[in-house]
Amino acid sequence: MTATTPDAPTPAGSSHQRRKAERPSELLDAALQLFVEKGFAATKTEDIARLAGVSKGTLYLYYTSKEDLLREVISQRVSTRIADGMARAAAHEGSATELMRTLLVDWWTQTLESDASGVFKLVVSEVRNFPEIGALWTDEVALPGSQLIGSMIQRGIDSGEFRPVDVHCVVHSIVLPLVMLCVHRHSLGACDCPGMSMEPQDFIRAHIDLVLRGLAAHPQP
Amino acid sequence: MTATTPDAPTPAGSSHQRRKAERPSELLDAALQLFVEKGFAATKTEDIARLAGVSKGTLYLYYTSKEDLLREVISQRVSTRIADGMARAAAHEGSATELMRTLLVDWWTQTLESDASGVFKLVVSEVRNFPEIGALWTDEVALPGSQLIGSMIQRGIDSGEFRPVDVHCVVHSIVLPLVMLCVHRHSLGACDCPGMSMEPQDFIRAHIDLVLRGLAAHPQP
Amino acid sequence: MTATTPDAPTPAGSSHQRRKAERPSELLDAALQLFVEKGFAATKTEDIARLAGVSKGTLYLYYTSKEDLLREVISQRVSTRIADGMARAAAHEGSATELMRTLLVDWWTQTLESDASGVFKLVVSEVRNFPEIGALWTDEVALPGSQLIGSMIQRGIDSGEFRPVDVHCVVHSIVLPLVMLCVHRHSLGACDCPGMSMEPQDFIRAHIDLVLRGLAAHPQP
Amino acid sequence: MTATTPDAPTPAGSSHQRRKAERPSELLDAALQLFVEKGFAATKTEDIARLAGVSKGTLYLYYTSKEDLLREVISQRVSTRIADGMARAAAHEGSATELMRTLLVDWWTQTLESDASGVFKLVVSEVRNFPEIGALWTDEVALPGSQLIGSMIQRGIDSGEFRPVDVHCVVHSIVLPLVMLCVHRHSLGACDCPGMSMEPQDFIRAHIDLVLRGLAAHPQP
DNA sequence: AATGAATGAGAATTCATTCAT
DNA sequence: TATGAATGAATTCTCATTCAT
Repeated sequence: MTATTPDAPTPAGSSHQRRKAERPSELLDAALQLFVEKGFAATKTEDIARLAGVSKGTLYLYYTSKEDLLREVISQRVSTRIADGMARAAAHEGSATELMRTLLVDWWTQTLESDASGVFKLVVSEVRNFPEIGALWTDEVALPGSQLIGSMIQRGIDSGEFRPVDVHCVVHSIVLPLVMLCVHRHSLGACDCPGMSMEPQDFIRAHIDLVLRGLAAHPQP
Repeated sequence: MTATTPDAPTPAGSSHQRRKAERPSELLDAALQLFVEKGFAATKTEDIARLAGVSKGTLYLYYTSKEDLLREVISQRVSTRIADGMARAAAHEGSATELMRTLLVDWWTQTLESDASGVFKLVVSEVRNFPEIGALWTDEVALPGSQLIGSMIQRGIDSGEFRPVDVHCVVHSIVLPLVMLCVHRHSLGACDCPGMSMEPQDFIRAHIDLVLRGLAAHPQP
Repeated sequence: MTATTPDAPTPAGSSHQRRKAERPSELLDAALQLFVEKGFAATKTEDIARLAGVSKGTLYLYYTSKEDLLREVISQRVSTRIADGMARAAAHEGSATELMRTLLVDWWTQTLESDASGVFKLVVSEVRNFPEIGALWTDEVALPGSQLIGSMIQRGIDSGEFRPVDVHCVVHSIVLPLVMLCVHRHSLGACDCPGMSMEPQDFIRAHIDLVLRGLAAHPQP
Repeated sequence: MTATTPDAPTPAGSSHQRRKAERPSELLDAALQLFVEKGFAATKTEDIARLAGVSKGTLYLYYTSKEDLLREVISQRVSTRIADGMARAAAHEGSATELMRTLLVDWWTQTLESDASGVFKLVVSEVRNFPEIGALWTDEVALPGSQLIGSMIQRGIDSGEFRPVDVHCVVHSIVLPLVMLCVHRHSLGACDCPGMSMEPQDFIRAHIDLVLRGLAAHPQP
């Protein structure tokens, strides 16, 4: 709402100019990193500014408050990844099983590895203090995402690939552990406690596979 | 040392005494509720005290600092539920499938409904600021819990009920969505955003069922 | 003003009774020790109570406030020693030189070694926060003491033993280092810094001797 | 790192800059005054700030804590005066008697009249709560000062001007009343109690004179 | 635009004093 | 009397935000 620099055509000016155009996004990167790591309340605006390489005062030239920064951080990171997922789903072809395996494994692997995974933890930690985050998340992420996966499952049921199941529940069985994986990466997984270690990519693959087996109408080899 | 203990008649003592005995746990309840709702940094000690029905100063009669309260909140709530789970597992009999279905559904349903579910969100949100929470959680919850579930899966594999699978991954497929359910209940789920709604008990049952089907060595009806 | 137990004839009751009678003075001892060591503001009433072997509440049965305790501590300790000094001076005989040497050396040696020495430091540290201490000290200690010493010097001048000097100044030359010795004992001297070490008794003797030589009307051997 | 330092013309800079340079010393002045008057524990940081003409928060831009302020107050004020004394001593010539009279009278008169005199009271009052003050004082003030005076006395003994005396004791006879004079100026002397009144300069002169007479090897006129 | 000194409301913690037992 | 749990005013220190330069 505050910063509206879509830095689309790269202003191509002097390095000073280019610098200016990138500031908002550098600040957002810094803010995301620290909000995810420490939480909103425990993050100091001065630390965000320092991490972005500017001074405390400069932050306020681009964002009106710390809370404004939080809103922007969440809507920016989220919208791009969701749009991306929708586009890929639309383009895909083949059986429901194959579609789900490819799409889900790819999208979640990439999400987990990108900064976007931190947003999951941030939302979990902060929604109750900032209700508008909940609305944003539900409308732009949770509902579209559920619908997308739900429609793929329904397609499999209709084609006879899958048993008739409660689509809603299965969506959760699929998605919740992957969301938790993202959350975990930025909480316990970021500590040096061993224990829960495991290759995330392997797990994503194995998990999708396990669920698809659970869904299958006919026994699998 | 000086006066002879005058609580002669009943160890229950006066209401004054009784109060003192209950305060720590009342404070812990209040602290858990607020820490889970707002996060550690955004919770004011005065609010904890007020919620527990005492004054600011009284809190410090029982806990040395806000951080001390955080530590206690986590270790207290956690230890009881884990001990409980271990005990039940030891007592159970029957096939691995049946054991897992009963035990997991019961334990997680109860956990989700109790205050203890909030601890999951709290740990997720605060580990990175308080590393000792990570150690505590890993040692007392994550490792024992994983081992317990892992041993049940292994038992099923050994008996031929289950396919040979990567036990570690399956443990995560089982547990992560249930953990996420707890986390969700205290984040987005506590907001009035609709969307993700669903009967948790139904989901727990359906999820365990889905996984057990995915594990089954022989096709299920 | 608050406690008026002159414990003169020792009530001779039970040990419980005797205890009660001694409380005020035990509290005063504890208060003096801690006030001298840490200063008034940095001393906690609870520490005073503990050191006196009673509970926080008991203290308030004998003294109305922490400040009340301060007043009592000072007037009690001081009055006795001053009265003692006056009495001895009155009883003494002989030359001014001999009188001064004996009296000053004895009185200051005893004062330095008793708890009373702490009162000097306490007064120095706290007068500006509690003006009534200043009045008390001036009236009951500084003026009587100066007068006593001044009259001894005057006696020596009148008899031709001493040069004619500014009596006022000499009183200070005599007294200030001895006061400072008391103050020092409870400040730097109580730390384990070496340096200023020296046998106080030797110094007292040497100092009085030095001054008497400075005063002498005729050269000394 | 980013901007090229724009204070090109004169390092004096704007009034904004000039202010920043003076703040630390203004804060130190305010802190010294209040610590000496009320003692460390009874001084409020907000009062220090107000006396220095800044807000509460500004104080913490320059000093990390109230205790830090105490340390700085002591080391700053002390080091300059001691260095000054050493320099003068080195420059002086003439008989030991003359040297001591001139140097001691001057240095102590100036010290008594400057803010530095307050440091004596402050150290006396606070050493036991802050042991590092003791070390600082011993190393930087007490030992160098004693040595300086001791060497002057020894010079007089060697030259036959003074009787052979215990140098250590005489140093104390000289210094303790002067230290006490400083202490007194900021304790009882600052109250409106009369009594101990006397022109400090006269006393300093008379005291040094008295001691020098006490030291003299040959009778004085 | 950028800086960083200054502000002051706000939060954690302490401690003298009270009072029910 | 004696106790010690409870209180809440007071104090230190922090940090989001402003603004002169």
